[in-house]
Amino acid sequence: MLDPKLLRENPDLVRAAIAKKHLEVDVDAVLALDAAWRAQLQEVEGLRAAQKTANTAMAALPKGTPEFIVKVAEMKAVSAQAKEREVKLKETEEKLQQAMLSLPNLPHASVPEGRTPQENIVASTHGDPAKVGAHAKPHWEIPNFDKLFDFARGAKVTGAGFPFFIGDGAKLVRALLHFFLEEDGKAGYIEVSPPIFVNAASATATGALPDKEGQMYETQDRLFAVPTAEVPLTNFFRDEILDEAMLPVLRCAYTPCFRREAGSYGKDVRGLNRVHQFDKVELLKWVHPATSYAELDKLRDDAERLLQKLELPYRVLLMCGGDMGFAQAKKYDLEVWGAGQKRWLEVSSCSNFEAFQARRAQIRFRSKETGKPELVHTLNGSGLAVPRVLAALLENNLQADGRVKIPAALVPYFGKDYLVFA
RNA sequence: GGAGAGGUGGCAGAGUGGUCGAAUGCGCGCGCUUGGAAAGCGCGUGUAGGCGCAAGCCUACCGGGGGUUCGAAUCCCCCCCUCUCCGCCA
Repeated sequence: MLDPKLLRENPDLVRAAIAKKHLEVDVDAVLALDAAWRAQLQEVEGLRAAQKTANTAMAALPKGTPEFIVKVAEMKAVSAQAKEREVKLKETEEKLQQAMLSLPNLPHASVPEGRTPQENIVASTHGDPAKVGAHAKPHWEIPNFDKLFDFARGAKVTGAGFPFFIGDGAKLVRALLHFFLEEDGKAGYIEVSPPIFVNAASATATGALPDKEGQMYETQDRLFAVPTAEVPLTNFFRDEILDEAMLPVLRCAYTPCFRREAGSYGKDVRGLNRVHQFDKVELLKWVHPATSYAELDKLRDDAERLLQKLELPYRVLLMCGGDMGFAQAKKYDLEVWGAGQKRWLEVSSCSNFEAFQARRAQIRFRSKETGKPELVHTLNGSGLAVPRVLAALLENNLQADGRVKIPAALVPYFGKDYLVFA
């Protein structure tokens, strides 16, 4: 959510932001609602002030005196009016709240103009796609692929997109997660194992609700299976005021992630490219506003280092205004090269939300300078998501004999040099 | 899941339906005192919103939501959470 004062005082900034993100939002309608809300608020507060004054006077009066009885009658009318106006005020307030939630975060000045994924800027490329995967195939075409990654039985037991990981397949998932968590720990992130269901309030605070309601799995008591650890992690400090000295707070969490992905289809859903349940380690930062862009660069570097250590070619995209998402102020995507599919696969998305999430979740710190609470900036990124990293490893490192070479950094976690499809 | 007890400011803890945004204590900040410190004394110490150039004024908030009432921290209803006991359980 945006600062209501910013909207009031600088609506053109908001209009420019909406244009840069290529969204359609009627800013004037929001402004009109805000004006109406303020007028109604003043009216209600005036009535309440009158009530309070009268109540104080009545408290000093002996009950039952004619004077008292007259006052009661008089205040009955005021009370009725106040209640009626209050109902209207609440209605307006709710509409205003909804309208405010429809306003996207302001993209940072360094975010490139553009509407489509093609207009994202390739900020850097690491490793040479041409030099890997001499024997590459799309991972789902690797002989005996289904011995380690059993989609058919997963579909039988649960449904499409819920594969079984077996033998070296399961072991490689576990090795990757362990590797990610250890490396993230070395980079300063405290490991957290959060609940993997969240309530509606938490889902709302990060923006998963209401916009993505249909994309989450929901239980009978309105808990949501987390689509990412970002949700429970960000909510950890919801409605809290932190010590400035605590900042920055760095945390990482492994969770399975659940996404319904209703309506998705086509080639990008083949194999491990898109599944309904997958494992991911998420990186989270709560930082002082003055440092958030430096922290974003570091966060991205932390995620990149994992790919470097796995010796996977990847590129970094700086997302353009139209492709970066509603809540982000700036976002980088990390894409790993899948030599078999001959395409880039997104494995991490590193974003600075500035105060957008923090305002919605009311996460603040007490400023040493002013002594007053201020909103923190929140950032997050994957570090990393398993299935596509796995896909790239399988494709890029496939040997002529059908085995998959395990990168040196992962060998201590995997326990051997090659994965075997048997 | 069943029975009971409880949720009040940073913490502890009071609060006959009417100057209660809330006593008191602790903590914290500033000042006095001191060679310095402690003790002591004095003053101050929540959050959010609206109005105002500002000083400031106003409103809301006692787990959450509704209700009764001229007036609710206080009475009624629903929900959530914590604790104790019982049941069930990896």
